[in-house]
Amino acid sequence: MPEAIKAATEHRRDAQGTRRLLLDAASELFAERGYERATVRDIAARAGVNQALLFRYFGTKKALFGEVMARGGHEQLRTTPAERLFEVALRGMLAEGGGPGTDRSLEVCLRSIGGSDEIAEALRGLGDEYAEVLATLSRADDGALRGDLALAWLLGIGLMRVVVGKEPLAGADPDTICRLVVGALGALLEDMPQGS
Amino acid sequence: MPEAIKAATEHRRDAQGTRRLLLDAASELFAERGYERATVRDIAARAGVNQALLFRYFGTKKALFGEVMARGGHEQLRTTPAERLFEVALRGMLAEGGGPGTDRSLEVCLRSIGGSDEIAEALRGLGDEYAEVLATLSRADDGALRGDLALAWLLGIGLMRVVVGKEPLAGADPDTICRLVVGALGALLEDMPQGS
DNA sequence: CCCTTGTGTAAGCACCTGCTTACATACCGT
DNA sequence: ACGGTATGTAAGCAGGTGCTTACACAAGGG
Repeated sequence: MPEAIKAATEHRRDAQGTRRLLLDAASELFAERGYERATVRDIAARAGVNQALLFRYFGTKKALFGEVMARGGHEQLRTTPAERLFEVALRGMLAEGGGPGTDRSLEVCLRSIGGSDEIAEALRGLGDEYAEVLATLSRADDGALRGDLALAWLLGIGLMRVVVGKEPLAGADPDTICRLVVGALGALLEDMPQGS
Repeated sequence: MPEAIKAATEHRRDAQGTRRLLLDAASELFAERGYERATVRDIAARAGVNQALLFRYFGTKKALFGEVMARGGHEQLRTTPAERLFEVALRGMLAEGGGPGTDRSLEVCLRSIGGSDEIAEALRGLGDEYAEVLATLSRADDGALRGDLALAWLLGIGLMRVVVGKEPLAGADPDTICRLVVGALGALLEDMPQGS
């Protein structure tokens, strides 16, 4: 019986495997509850792992959070052309949940903001990468500011929809939202494609 | 010596006075740290009051939060004409801090989101009132959704600026931000005045 | 004057948090 | 086979949280 199968079916001793279990569980719980309200005990329990291992492999809850944030989000940034990034990210946030493989970094951001200053700093990193790409969509000399404003709208929509659950936004059709937002952003980012 | 003066200058026994001291201190700390990270001990300490009184007068930390949220924010809503509400609220958020009398409800919202589901529900109340007014600025039949989107942008900008501190947004001139945002919103809310 | 009532105070309770330690056990090179 | 090491486990520690309780004291009326 190969190692991989054994590790998946029963509790074998596999450091890399349990590390990944912890990362997956942490990613889910951070997205659902935010940094503060996701306790190390809950994360270890969802991973089906003793909580002491969490500290053996990551040292600190904050370090675990850092690894979670570093793991996700970057593929979307690299694989999406700049002029489509806003719409792709917006639709990803509007989809909510999705499969276990989907990137929930932005959701983690939203729910963890306000937790502590170090967390806000970690989030600024991801924000910088997004805003940098969005900034290229404007030829104005304050393109960076315009990119920040677009990103702010993206986060605000996620905030109202996913975290607050404000109606009618929370129940609105993603296509409708996309059309309205992308249309209004045309005044800000001239190189944003208007066709849905 | 009248009671009011005595209460202000020294520690007299004045239930209404200490109640107000607690409300003021709670408003400040909730705005600075959010709901979870503002502890009842810190609130009582800033008010210069024993923490047991906090529970005598409000019963629960959550109830205190409710009173703080109910107290502020509504004047701005009632005294501002609809077509100016967005810009006034945006400028209020961009001002950051301000005098002790300024309304920091939106800041409290931003920093407390993700704290708990009950908090999110309390915030939805304030959001509903703002969005309802903003919805009147569009003659489209999905005006309510457009109002939500405008409010989302408002909150998103506050999030990036006040909580995350993302540059260049955090250091940008409020007038510039207002001009860019209000201009872009013209496509969404037809009755939004474009002149700054 | 004393006694009730409202106000302020100190101490503590029960619980939860991130994190650590001392120990059991499975794996692997020799 | 066996001993050392990597992996998993249970229990607990120190500190912080919201909240409660038992008590001290001022004020006002009889």
